[in-house]
Amino acid sequence: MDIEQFMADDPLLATCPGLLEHVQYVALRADETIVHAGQKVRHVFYVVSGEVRLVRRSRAGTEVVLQRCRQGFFSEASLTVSQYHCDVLVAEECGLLRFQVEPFRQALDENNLFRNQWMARITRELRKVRAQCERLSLHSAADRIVHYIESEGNEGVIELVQTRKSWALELGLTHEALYRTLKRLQDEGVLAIDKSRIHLIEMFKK
Amino acid sequence: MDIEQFMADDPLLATCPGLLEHVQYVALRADETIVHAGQKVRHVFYVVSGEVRLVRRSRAGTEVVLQRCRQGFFSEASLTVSQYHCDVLVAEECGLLRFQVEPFRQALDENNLFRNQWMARITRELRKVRAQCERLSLHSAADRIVHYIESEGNEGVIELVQTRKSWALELGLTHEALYRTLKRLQDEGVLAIDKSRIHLIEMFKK
DNA sequence: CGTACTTTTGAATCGCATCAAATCTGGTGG
DNA sequence: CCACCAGATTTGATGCGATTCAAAAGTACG
Repeated sequence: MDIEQFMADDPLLATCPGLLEHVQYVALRADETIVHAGQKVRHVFYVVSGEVRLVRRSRAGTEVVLQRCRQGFFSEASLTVSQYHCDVLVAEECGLLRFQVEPFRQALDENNLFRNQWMARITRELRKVRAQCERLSLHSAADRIVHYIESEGNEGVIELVQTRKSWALELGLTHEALYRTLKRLQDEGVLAIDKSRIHLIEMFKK
Repeated sequence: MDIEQFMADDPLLATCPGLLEHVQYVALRADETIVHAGQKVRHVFYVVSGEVRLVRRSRAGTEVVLQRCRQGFFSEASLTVSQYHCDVLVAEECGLLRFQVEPFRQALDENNLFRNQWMARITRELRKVRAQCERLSLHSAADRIVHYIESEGNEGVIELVQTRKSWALELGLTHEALYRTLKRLQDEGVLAIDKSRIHLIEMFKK
């Protein structure tokens, strides 16, 4: 893992090369725990590969997933608090960048460019996640697919950069339901599908 | 609407009284359009009452909701871009605070306290919305209810500050499904319900 | 060339949405 | 104080669509 190269390629991290001195690459195996709820915040993390999950466990033994993350920063809120609020564990063997929190906070305070990039990134993320919430509130598979193309695509065209199986997961559907609905919409002339390129035809008002 | 009092009561807005000179209260009726996609960003908005919706319309005539907002800031991303990216319309007669964007940006740049509060608020919002996404990905009504109590409540107890009907909406369920599932969980001894106070008993591991 | 994973199809089941309607509730005005 | 109304709450019946389980076919990769 060439951290220097990686940071140079990321528009946010590139604005603060000084952080290079306060970051490590760590490789973790499935089921390892990265942070425990209640621990003092020492690092902020960036997922390079694999998957981590933020989970809250109750004394009653139930466990709820608060976030799954496969790429980018997670737990951004740890920058503004002193303790972690949930456990983070490795769902799938992963590689992380681990930044020391104090230099990171200091960089946000002092480096205007870095800070603006950071704020732009989290507000963009917020917009995206809110759209996903609205999408998941739709009850039918077809509606979610159309919503996805309208909100994530350009001019009714989406280029999928993931497998359909993982897309199904993102849509809150089983992969079977997604496959079947895609086929139906294609048969009905609502979608034109060419490999990973999906075109929304839909010429009728709701 | 006593804007001054309102801002003094909000921990974020209270840190920047100077904004008082650049904010107006506006009352709008249902179906009015607040901003159009493509317009230059002139204001950031804060919902005091009612409901607004951010929607994206396609030329094909479909319309998807990107965000519903009943309280607080929406479209925070407009601070970091020059044009609005979607339409915003009034879903339910509402009252808004309308801040001029430039003084707002300037305050974020220059007022450290205000900026830190702002970042804390959007990261908190991000955490909350992500948890809601995970919740909406759950397929059963019971799972969503338990997830809600675990993630939004304290120690397995939640005090609802909304009607069950609107809670159902938030959970992505019909109100009928919510009522029925609450009753069933109560009968099964999983929940103890006293008015708006709901206690999660659940003493078994999944 | 074999293995792991995705894609695809089938059949059965179940839970939620939907439509309908009755009851309860808080708030308003007479 | 009561009549009334809008909205929330609750219960019932029905149907659809997504899940679930199962299995086959296709694909990528070492």
